[in-house]
Amino acid sequence: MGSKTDMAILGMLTIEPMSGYEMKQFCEESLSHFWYETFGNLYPRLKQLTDEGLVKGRSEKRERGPDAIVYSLTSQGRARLRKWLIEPPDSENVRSEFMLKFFFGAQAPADVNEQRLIDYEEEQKRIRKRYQLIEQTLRDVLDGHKDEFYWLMSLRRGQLLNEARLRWCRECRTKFAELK
Amino acid sequence: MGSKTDMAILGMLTIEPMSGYEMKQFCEESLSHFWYETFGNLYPRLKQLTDEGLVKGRSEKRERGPDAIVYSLTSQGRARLRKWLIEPPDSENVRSEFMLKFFFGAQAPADVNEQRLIDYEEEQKRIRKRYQLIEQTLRDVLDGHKDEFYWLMSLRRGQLLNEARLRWCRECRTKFAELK
DNA sequence: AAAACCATGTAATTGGTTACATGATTGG
DNA sequence: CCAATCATGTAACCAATTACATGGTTTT
Repeated sequence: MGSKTDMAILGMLTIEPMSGYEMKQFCEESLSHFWYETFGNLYPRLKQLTDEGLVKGRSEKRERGPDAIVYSLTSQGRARLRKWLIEPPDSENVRSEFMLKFFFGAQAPADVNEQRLIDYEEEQKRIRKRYQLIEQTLRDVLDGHKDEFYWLMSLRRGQLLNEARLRWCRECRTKFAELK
Repeated sequence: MGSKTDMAILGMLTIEPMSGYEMKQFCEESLSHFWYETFGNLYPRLKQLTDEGLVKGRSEKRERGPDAIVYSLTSQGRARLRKWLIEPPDSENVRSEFMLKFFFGAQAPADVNEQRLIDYEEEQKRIRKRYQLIEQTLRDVLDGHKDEFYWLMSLRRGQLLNEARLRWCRECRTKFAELK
């Protein structure tokens, strides 16, 4: 079948050949607002994808650090990704623990909820700052790059959602204050 | 330990005693923008929660339709929920297939991406309409209710995020048009 | 009588997490 | 030399999904 993690891997390999370790980093640095991976998932999938002939890996010496297995796409792998990319996505099955706790907030002390909101707002502010940095570096690096449009608009989405969350936090804080 | 689904169940039972079937409906109607459940998950969890003494169920005749097992919270169940509510939430592990496809969009024909965006925008417009309806009914029903603040602000969040997504869609469409 | 809805359940499988284990290399 | 970083892997476990199975009740 091919799990979504498989597709994330194939997608990352369209950018450039990468090791599993680098894929994890790329997720954290560039996909974090809509994707994440763990090593315990990544490495077994890479093995599986190799068996299926969708990627191939070879050990390479690095400028610094130990050797790494650098994977690249096979033509089958590229075809598999393209096929997946034109299929409609499954409906998104959201599960937000944060919102679940918020929704049932009346069952908890108000100050616990308020503090959680403040923490959440701080986190969103950190994210905003990160997006600003990413935006600067991305615009230079990406000029004329094939992925330019999609990457910038992915970032833009992160920023718009981040703004919306911050606005929500501010509104909530105002209302919390009114309750007292 | 207690999965998040367990906590969702306990939370829903603070509103009123409910059957598994009604919990599913409640998720779809009221929690859909941050939570969902399937029967195949709900029923086994309800059994488990009963064994743990956190909920109790008894078969009841309904005004219409077949009998249903209506569950209610035990005092242990209520305590368990309150304990969970004051703990900080785990970090959210997002995985958006839609965004994964978008991010790697350069590997697919532009018109496929554009059409997917249009579909997505339509979906967001439907969601906007739904929120409007919910808002109207909620404001009347909820006046003075213990959950009023948290429910209205949960809805508000859904609306703000929905607005942000719609704005993103419009921006993307404009840029798509510029590319041609 | 059929379709739609109300209602509950289970078994097989999947997809992924967590924790553990190992070891090379680099910088302080 | 020690800590941090780079790098790969596996085994046990888990939560949840999917598909299947059943049957009562209401509406058309």
